[in-house]
Amino acid sequence: MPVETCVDPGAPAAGVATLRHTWPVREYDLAATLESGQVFRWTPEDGGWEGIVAGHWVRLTATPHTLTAETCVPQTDWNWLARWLRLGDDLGAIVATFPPDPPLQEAVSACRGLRLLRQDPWECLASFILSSTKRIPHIRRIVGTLCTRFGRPVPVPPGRAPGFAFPPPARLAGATEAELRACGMGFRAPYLRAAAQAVATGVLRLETLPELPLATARQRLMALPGVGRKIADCVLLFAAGFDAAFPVDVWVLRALRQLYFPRRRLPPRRLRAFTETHFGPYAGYAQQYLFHYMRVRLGRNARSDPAGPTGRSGGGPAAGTPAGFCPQVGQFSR
DNA sequence: GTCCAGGAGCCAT
DNA sequence: ATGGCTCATGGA
Repeated sequence: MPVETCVDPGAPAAGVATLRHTWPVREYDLAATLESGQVFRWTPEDGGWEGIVAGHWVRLTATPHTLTAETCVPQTDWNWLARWLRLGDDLGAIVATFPPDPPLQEAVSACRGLRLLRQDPWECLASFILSSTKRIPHIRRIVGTLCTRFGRPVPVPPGRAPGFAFPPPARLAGATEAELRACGMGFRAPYLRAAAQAVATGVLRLETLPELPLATARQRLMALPGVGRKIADCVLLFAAGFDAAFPVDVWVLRALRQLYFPRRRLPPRRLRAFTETHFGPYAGYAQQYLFHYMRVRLGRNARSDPAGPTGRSGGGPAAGTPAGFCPQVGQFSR
């Protein structure tokens, strides 16, 4: 679906550089999108959100029906940002492809307007290599330190903290493991360095991933040390255009066990088979709704495991599976 | 102190 | 194929 641009009534003619641009949007929850664990470099500021995209400082503000971007370097073309924001997505059409099961419908209702972004593949790969067994605030700090120490300074408006681009592969490939560890990333340092070297030397060509079949693209990523199924799927979904990729982390695993199979003990293999057949062509979008729903609505209550020795989960308002719901089990009973 | 985090690699069954 | 154990680090 083509991305609409320049429909702001007061927008200048094409070719004129501006510092601000407004798009009309429907159902775009900017805060939920930027806080849902896809990206790690955005901070709320003065009622908007500020971050760095493609080496540009960007401030985003939202109203119920518009999204406005500001930069501090005049832009003649805003399509790079529209693409990053995935403004061309028809969210209603995407949600319409979801299976009508109660858990997913509840998650969609609770997180209306949550979107996926289309990130730079290298930043995404590097960030998720740093994400393993880390909480999101800590990932944000490690990535921030990495950018401060290795990234190119970028122009920011007066009064703002200094901004830095995400460091390119060649820059990190040339860093020592000790320098990387000093950013707080621990045992992930050699993984990040190896990935930077693979991309910088052309052994791994991230720009070609979108042209490959999903399984092939996944194999290329998983060839890197420190990159397994989950991190590979994050890159495929968040940066390479594979909307069917379905990263399974501890939260999504919890969602699957508690919301879909509350009184069974399915091994991860069976659960993965379920995710590959149940959620449809936008499975990755569905995954993002389940992930965010588990985090913001259930929070701490989600940690008890109904299938484990602790018994029933705690009494959050939406903590229970709708009574009597049983997903189609025939398709994976073999 | 103990547990856990948007995991993955290694080794023993 | 599957189940433990370990790898840093910091916050609750």
